[in-house]
Amino acid sequence: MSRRPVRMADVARAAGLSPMTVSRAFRADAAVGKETRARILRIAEEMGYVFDAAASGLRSQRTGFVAVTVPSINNANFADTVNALSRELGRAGLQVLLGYDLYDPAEEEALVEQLLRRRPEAVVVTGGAHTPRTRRLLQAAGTPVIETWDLPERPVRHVVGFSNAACMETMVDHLVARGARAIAFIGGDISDDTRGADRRRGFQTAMRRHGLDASRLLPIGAPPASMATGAAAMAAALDEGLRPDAVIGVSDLAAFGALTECQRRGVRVPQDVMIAGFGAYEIAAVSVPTITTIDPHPAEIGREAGALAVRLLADPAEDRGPIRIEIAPLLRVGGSTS
Amino acid sequence: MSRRPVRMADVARAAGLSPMTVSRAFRADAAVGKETRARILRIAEEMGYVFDAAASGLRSQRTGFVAVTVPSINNANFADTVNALSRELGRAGLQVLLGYDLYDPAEEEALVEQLLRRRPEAVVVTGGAHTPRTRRLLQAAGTPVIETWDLPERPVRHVVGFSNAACMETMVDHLVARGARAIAFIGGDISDDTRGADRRRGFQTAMRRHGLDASRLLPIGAPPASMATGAAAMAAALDEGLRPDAVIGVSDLAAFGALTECQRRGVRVPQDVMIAGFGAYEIAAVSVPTITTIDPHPAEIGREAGALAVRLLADPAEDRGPIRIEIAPLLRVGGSTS
DNA sequence: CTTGTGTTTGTTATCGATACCATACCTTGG
DNA sequence: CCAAGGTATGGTATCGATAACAAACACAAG
Repeated sequence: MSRRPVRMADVARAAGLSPMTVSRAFRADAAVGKETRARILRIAEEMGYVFDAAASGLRSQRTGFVAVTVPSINNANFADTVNALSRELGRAGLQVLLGYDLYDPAEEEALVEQLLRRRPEAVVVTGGAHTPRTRRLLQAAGTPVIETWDLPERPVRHVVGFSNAACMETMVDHLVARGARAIAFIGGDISDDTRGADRRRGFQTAMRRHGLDASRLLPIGAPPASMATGAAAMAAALDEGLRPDAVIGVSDLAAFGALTECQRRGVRVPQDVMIAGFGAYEIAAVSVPTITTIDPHPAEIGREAGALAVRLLADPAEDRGPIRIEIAPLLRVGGSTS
Repeated sequence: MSRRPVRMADVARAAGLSPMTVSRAFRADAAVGKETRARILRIAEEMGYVFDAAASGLRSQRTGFVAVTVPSINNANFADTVNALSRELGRAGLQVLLGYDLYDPAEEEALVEQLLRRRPEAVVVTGGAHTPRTRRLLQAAGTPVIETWDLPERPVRHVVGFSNAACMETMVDHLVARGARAIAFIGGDISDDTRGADRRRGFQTAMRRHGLDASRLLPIGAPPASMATGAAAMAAALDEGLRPDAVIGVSDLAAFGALTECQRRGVRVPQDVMIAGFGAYEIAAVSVPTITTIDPHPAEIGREAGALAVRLLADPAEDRGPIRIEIAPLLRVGGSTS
């Protein structure tokens, strides 16, 4: 458990070379004799030397970090995005520095500040709603900034996302086409979860467009939406005598919760009530019946955001104007609205 | 989008103080006049100064990082652990540097090396099976090392975990007490997922102890176990004419998949077949029927691991001998085995 | 007034790597 | 045989903060 005093200079001494040459050996591109490099790396390994990325980053002003914020890590959608992002960045030798804000803008502000202290080379945030100070911090960061999972009207800089509202309009159209009229919406009542709120707004817009009652809103409280809160919301609705012929969950988890509540009460899906969700979670494809949902292609968002970040870092000239990449979500019809 | 040339020295100049005093102002404990500190922080904020944690860490040899590895971030159990760990460490001003290895020991080795380059002050890894080089790296790291979610026979150093095998023995006992005899096990066939393999081994041990046939093993291939693979394994078993009177999934996700397959085929649960899982995922508590499972208390693991790390860092003398904290998993009986 | 104690601030060297420039050596071609 | 250009290596200063030590100052007690 001794301290690790092995520095690059120690390796250099052992190899009979200058630290500079050892430094070069640790970078793929630098000019070092093929044999020399192999010998250096072997000696370093034997000595138990571990490269110090902090010192390297300080001098070179390249930390290799990309800061990424998500609302929650316990969410399959965001996990897919982070996964793809991480893989894409890894290719370019960049490492994800991940943080989560629990859907709280104040937490996001503190988080962004924490992350910026590590001098990331780029910042990828989920969502387009931030506190004024968060915006300032991001704009002054001097690095590429990419917002995802949203299409903000006033983006900080670059965007890789989709319209949450439009998704729900699509879903309402689908349900109306299937004959639904009294459609209820579960969730999206907390404004902190801006994506949830957007979906709810999309629901209302579409309902009004169809001349239908947009007021069947079933609140579930603080995000994230869960199976349990979805079930509770459905239970409350049924107890109050609300008899929707279709229910849309702000996410598949809430939708599945509602589905189970129907099963417990003998309400048949889709005959008595249709159910739809959002997110294309695995549960939607496996449950009985399968749940109609919208696939926002989380992995594609991550891939595109990662590729964009790499592009912007490789050629800062690309960062002249804001770039906006729109991902097309896909309606997946399941047995719950057949 | 200008470079950020604002350094601590710039703030010091603007405040008419030495950099040292500004440095102190940014640490809570240091001795700085109350008014002076407030003025410094105000000026820093106005100038858009962002503290450079890399430079700070280099000089002070305290990066504030704790490296954490999990097999996958898309897993509610590990997410809960990381969450609790992160909260516990945050209290002490430590930041989680998270990486995932996709259940692949070679990936883990590369990951651990990457993380060590950032000079974490402690390392928390999931599981107790590593490549020899990973073990060497961890042991030579000169930092506290904590393995979680497992009780390795030959731990690297400290452990916060539970016995995956014992959990499954408990589950088999439960099912046998409920009258099950022909019990099948879904998953755990890939040795890379050592926790899954341990659970499977526990299943076999308990079955033999009861004098029952331990050979009903339904493979699902590469981890992680999912709802889809659980359903497929159940389908294959039923197609082959295997008629188990109980099925245990290596995780609740696989168990739920199996449950849905039964529903699709009109096999009644629990009357025709009992179903049990592992992990106390939300699905187990919400599905119809609810699924009997084992709660490994993931948050408690994270909390304990975090607290242990903080303790070891505060007082290195604590690191004299290996510490082993055992978490007691809890059987949660649901409708699927009632 | 002197000494002592505690609080606040300043000076210098340094953490471990790399940018930048210089140099030695080796080819190749005229 | 020498100039030109490429390849491999080394020397020095530096990235932005802080540890360690020093000193200035305030105030209380003797």
